Amino acid sequence: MAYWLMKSEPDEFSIDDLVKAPRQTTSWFGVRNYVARNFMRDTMRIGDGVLFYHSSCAVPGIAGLAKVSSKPHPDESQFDRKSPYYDPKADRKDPRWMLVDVKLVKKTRVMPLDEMRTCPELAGMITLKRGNRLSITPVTDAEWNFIVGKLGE
DNA sequence: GCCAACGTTGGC
DNA sequence: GCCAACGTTGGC
Repeated sequence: MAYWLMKSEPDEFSIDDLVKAPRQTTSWFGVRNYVARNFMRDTMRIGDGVLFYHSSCAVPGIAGLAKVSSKPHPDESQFDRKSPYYDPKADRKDPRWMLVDVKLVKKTRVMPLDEMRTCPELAGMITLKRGNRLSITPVTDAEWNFIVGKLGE
């Protein structure tokens, strides 16, 4: 069992959208970075824990807990000419972009990025490192436990 | 295979 | 809207 932080822009897909989604589940569409794709395609397992993170918004931070709920499958938006995520080089026979489904565990209070930065326990988090833009990053057991504890207080 | 130019991310 | 940092593209 592993843990992950996954960024989403709430203007596009927020924790509230996940609460309202059918089966409180969404396919994690739109990732167009190979490192992030490889995590979903090669490393994630059903049941892995997910920190749902809001980025590019007024209060960036963790907004809820979720879990990986499917094996990898193709991101359909790569084939959709009308989608901003359309990839003209994608091939149905050999899809370039794979994703997993993510299911809500619970919406929490927001743990703002500002607060995360004040916690020495989180100083090593990849997503807090200067210049890091990766939208999916692994989280250690210690980081996960600390954050879940903080969110439960 | 190098690397300059360009595009994107994401906090501020 | 700015801009630092980083990823991708494409000419050579």
